[in-house]
Amino acid sequence: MRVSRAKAAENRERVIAAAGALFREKGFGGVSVADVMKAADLTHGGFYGQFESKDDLVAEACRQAGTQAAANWQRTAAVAGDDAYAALLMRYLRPRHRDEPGQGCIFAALGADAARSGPVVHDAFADGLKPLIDLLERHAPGRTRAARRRKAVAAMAGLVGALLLARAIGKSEFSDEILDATRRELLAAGG
Amino acid sequence: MRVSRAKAAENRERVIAAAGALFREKGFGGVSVADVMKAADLTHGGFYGQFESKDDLVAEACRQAGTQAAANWQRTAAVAGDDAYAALLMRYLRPRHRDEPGQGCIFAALGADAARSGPVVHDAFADGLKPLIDLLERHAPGRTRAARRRKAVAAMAGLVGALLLARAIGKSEFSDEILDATRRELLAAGG
DNA sequence: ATTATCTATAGATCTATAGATAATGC
DNA sequence: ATTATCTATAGATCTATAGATAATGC
Repeated sequence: MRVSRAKAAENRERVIAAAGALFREKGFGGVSVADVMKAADLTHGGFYGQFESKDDLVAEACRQAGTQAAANWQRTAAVAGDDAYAALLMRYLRPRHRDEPGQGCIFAALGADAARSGPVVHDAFADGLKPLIDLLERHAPGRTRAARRRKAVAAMAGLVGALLLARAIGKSEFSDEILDATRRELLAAGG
Repeated sequence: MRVSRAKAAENRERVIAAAGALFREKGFGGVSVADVMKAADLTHGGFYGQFESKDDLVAEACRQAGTQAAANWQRTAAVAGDDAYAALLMRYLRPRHRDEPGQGCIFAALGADAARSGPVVHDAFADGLKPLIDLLERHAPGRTRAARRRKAVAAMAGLVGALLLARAIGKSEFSDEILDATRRELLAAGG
């Protein structure tokens, strides 16, 4: 059954969005092409009219999720004004973020999967990471640009690591402690 | 071909060790039972005489890798003496660690896979994480035990996150920067 | 408005590989 | 522990078709 060009383009974006969520929840290998198409209310076979391969979809989904993350972070920073740095850290380290990986950070959810992928995915992740660190740098405490940059990179690492650890050990007091302690420590460091 | 009990037990450990390395390199889903048995110089079918299922092996491999990590960290700390905290951070954030996931940290390599697993794996990861944080806490700077604890948790998060990001974006200047900046920042923080 | 063409999707199918089991051997 | 086998599922390909788009005619 044929659909309009506009509808087809919309379908493609819906497939990419569905893939972005499913991949973050279950990993690249934990999601089949059929799963993604079903989530987008389409059938398996139609996939290969829109995408070259599953790898192609993986790259597209990572790019889309990365772009959306940058937009979300900027919105958070804009709303918070002078408290942007603290607002970004606190928003990231909420228990809710730990409990909803499908809409959350791709680095914590798919960083290891990306590491095992090829250069196309590496580049998608690098391009997604840069704007987040740049934004943190702009609002980080520190006298020199170099100092703020260093703080931004380390903060990003702390955020991603804390979320990853909090998820890896399962919801628990220990898991909450990791989020709380990392938030407090990052805010204390030269804030 | 039947083997002695001692040999069978040794084979079992060899399978677990091979699985630990392969899983860290390719993820739980990226490694088949046949791959693991082949790496241990055994045949596919023999697996089910030693393990209930692949999930069973996953849990065993995570436990073994966690135990080994604790031993490695303690050795590093013992050798370094007063500089144990700095030594642990520097050892973890070496480019070599980024480039050899098979022998490295299970949290950076398999944290997301663990998050998607069941309580048995969650517990294995929690049990593996505790001694590492405790060791960091013992050597972390800070006046009160609570302050050292917080610093240890946040440092652990920073280590894991930096390694994960450095791997996710592929070997590059940016990747090196993440390791360097995180190391400098963690060492500067109240050191 | 009619006709011809083009194409996104459905549905069926193919091949490879996975986890797991059963039969066999020593 | 080996070897052979089973069953399920994965990515990918193929064919047919609904229906949108383009070309033509009045």
